[in-house]
Amino acid sequence: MTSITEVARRAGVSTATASRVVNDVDHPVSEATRARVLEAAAALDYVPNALARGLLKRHSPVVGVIVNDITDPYFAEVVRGLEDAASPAGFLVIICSSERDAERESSYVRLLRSLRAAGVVFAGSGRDDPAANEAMARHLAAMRADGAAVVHLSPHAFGEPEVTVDNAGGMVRLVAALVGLGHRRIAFLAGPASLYVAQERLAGFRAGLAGAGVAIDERLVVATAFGREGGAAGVDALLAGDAPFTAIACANDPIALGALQRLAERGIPVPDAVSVAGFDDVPMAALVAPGLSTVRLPLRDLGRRGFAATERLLAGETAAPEVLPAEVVLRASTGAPPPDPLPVRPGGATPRTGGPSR
Amino acid sequence: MTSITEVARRAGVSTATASRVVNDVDHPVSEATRARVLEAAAALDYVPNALARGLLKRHSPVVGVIVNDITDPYFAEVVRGLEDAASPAGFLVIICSSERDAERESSYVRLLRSLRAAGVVFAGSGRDDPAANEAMARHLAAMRADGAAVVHLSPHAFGEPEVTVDNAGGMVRLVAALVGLGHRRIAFLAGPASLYVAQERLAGFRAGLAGAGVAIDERLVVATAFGREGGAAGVDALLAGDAPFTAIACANDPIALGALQRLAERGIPVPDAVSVAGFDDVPMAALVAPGLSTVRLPLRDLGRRGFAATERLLAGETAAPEVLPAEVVLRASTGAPPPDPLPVRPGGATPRTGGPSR
DNA sequence: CTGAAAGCGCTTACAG
DNA sequence: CTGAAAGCGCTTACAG
Repeated sequence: MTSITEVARRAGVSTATASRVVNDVDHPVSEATRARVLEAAAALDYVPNALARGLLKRHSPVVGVIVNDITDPYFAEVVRGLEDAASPAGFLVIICSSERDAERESSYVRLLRSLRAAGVVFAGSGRDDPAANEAMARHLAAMRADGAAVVHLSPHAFGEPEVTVDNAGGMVRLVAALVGLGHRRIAFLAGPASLYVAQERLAGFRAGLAGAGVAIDERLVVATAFGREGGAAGVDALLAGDAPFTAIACANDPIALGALQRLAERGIPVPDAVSVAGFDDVPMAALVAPGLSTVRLPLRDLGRRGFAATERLLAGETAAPEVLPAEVVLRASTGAPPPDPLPVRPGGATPRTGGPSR
Repeated sequence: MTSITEVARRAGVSTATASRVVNDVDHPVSEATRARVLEAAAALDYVPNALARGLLKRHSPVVGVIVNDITDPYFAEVVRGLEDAASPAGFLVIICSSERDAERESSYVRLLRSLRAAGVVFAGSGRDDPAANEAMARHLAAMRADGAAVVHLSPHAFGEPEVTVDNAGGMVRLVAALVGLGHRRIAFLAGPASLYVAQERLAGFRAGLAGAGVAIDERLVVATAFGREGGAAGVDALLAGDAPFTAIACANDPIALGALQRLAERGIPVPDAVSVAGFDDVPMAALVAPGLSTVRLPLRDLGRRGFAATERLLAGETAAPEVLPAEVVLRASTGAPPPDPLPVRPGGATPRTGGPSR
């Protein structure tokens, strides 16, 4: 690779002048000199060394993004938005699939620090895990002290996220839509209790029910994994329980997709016997049959704004928290409640309505 | 951030010694000295500066991966495999969604060169585009000359890919499976003719038919876009044509998914009226109804081996081309041919079999 | 308008 | 076993 020294020599100027020209810096350079340098750079296929530049500037033109798993469409969308904003600004995006594992997350952040990344964006939710959070806090403090940007796109252990989506509000409106269809006994497959985003969505579920004046039956709130297997297990649990329900709201789309699949396996028609709704609006939601009712999140925009927040932080500005809207999308998986709620008892009767205190 | 100078000072040694210890280099260091350096590094939260190191070594510990679009599940899988292999080796993965645009691709590769990436992996197929290929060839020659690795995971303009999947063979076996079900009039939604991977799959389609002794009807081979919209348009074209068919093979899963959707919209039952098969086995293929018959590609493994090839190239070894197997997966979207092939004419009759020369 | 020189943080031949 | 010093490729105050 040719260096600026060679460009300077070919143009017959100092490296200082060559540097000023190729970086288009605000410093007077005669037109003739400028032209000679540009000609030399082009002739030598000069590509500046970002490593040398970064060594001086303390940062490299890259931002890392920590996701659970890049094959999860939720994160792929966010990363794409981030990339679309970063690349015109000359920043490259480093993908870090942590599987929500504290070790992996920490090892990625260390690698990012070592590369002197200009920023790190946490796309996914934090967990209620004091030990892991404390270790991460040290890393992040060091990055910030060094002038790097730290951006969160989901709720996490320390303060407000710089940019996020309206998880609670979206869930409130989804519950309102189900109540509007006539549902009163709505189950909730809640995801993992330790994940902050799941907590927000559960809070939205409770608030939605309260707002509609519907009492909550705690037996219908079941903690699950955050994937399809969680939805299948959740359906099994609800069906094995004795609390009646006519609809299932889920903390995210994979859970809902798993629920749909298990209901189909058990021969329970959706939405005739039970309505199902998800959250996120991943591409698959529109393609399954019946189409999944869900809450659409502006994920690509979330990524774009995440990079904008990174740039603001880098410029020393303070980023006011942004909350992006979440919109209910009704498809074929939701409808009016059936005359008899699930679960069906062996005798054919459905269990009586009743609270956990009964 | 603390530098090695500070670590050395705290340990009371030279930076040379400190460097040898923290890098665990093969050079004798007394145990006592080693312990002091390690203690100092830990106390100061020392994270080596990969920029400074890279400046010396000519490369940074990153590899770029050029994909069409990271939100496409095909590429997300490959990238995940690449990442899983790269990260234990201390390499970070930079994601570059080029949208198969020569400008974007070139601008990403320039950024990668500027960062002195140790390697660039082209995950997607090359195009038959002489101008773009020539410009890219210059970039890649420069990278190789500088000792960086260049790896292709799909057919491209210059020579064999270092690692790839058996596109033609997989398609041959898929066609054989359709013929085994009784199909003789098989349509092919071929993707874009300029994309090398589409060319390979089309070649496999022809070879599969020839191998089964079935004559090809060129009217049934239709060029399409590589996404769902291509599948929908392809179905419309076949239905508007006058060549009978009982099955539709597609150059990839998105095309097949689009075909399925359009057939459903037009009230044509699958597989009763027509069988449909895809290629890739993206996660969605198993979840749609009916489940999509397709060809499974070991995409994660492709990514992993792509990184292994990168490491070999970096070590100065020459990577012998690898071709990974492709396996037919039959689901519910394929079955026996119907008594009357599509398309149905207004009068209810199907057009007669006949070649384009008629 | 132009350039000489210092210095970012590291590694490594070389000397001892 | 240890260290002094050069040099990777850049940018930028400083001097002219």
